[in-house]
Amino acid sequence: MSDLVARLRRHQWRMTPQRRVIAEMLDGAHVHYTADEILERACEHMPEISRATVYNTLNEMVALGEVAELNFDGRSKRYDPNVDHDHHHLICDGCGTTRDVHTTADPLDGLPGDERHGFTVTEASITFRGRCPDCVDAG
Amino acid sequence: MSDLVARLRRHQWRMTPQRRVIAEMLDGAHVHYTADEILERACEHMPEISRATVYNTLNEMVALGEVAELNFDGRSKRYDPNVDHDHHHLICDGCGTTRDVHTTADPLDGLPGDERHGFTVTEASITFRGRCPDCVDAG
DNA sequence: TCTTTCATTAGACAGAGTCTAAGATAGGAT
DNA sequence: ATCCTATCTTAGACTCTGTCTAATGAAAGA
Repeated sequence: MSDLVARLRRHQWRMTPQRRVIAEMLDGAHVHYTADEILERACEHMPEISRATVYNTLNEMVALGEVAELNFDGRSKRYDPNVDHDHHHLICDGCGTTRDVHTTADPLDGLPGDERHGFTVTEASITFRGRCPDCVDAG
Repeated sequence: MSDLVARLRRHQWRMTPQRRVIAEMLDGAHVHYTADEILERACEHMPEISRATVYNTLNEMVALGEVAELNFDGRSKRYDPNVDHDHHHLICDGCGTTRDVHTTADPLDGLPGDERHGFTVTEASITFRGRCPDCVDAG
């Protein structure tokens, strides 16, 4: 039983086989998949699942606050079930792989008052970029 | 004469009326526009300019390193002519307004070696989010 | 001015995501 | 266990951003 499934149940969210497959896939992953990757993998367990269901389900998980939506390449969104801890992201410029990382300092502390331009600033997230071990080796 | 136009000339970049309109619009802006916003505004000065030209021109400016491409909402890219100073971005969750900000510390320093997972990390950018003065007042 | 090379154009195309309307089903009520 | 109804799923059309193509047009050096 996945922890994400348990968290979703607490919202009185109707559990269907399709939703369960998607939730368990997200929860077990240490990388963050795109909607299409999730569709592709879900099809291995449930060949008739539709694209609309995958998108609907992911959007509802985001609306419930149990999954975060990430966007780094301007193309496809990725989904991150780790909403509890505050963390940042490390992205490979070669293959797009995305993983969670933790920093030693809160980036909000680095933004002085006179750089806030009257905004009420509530959040800061860091995007680190580079090349993963596989892409470094591949040149 | 816009500073961006001057910088682009130095690359032996053929200057056309279309490119000049786009460059001057970018350079004078206090906020960062999407390609469609740039197309719309360019049409006011040059009604026959095509969408392909706007996209080609923006992509070339990015390739020349004189304009940076930003993506925050996962929908449309925005273009930032301030590539000289290294800076970060502050975005209003209400209206999407995007502006440049400067931090006191380099965020790369906050990522310990054991959080790099074998990656060669070359870059770090911070996205600050909140509400701009107008959107705070509007509730 | 002539020529070559590069830029512009309209419109077709592509990828990611949303919407719609019809049929199917989870889970409470009986 | 069965029924009922709200809601979920589905296929496919649609939208929105952005890219590509092939023909026409224009910048800039000789």
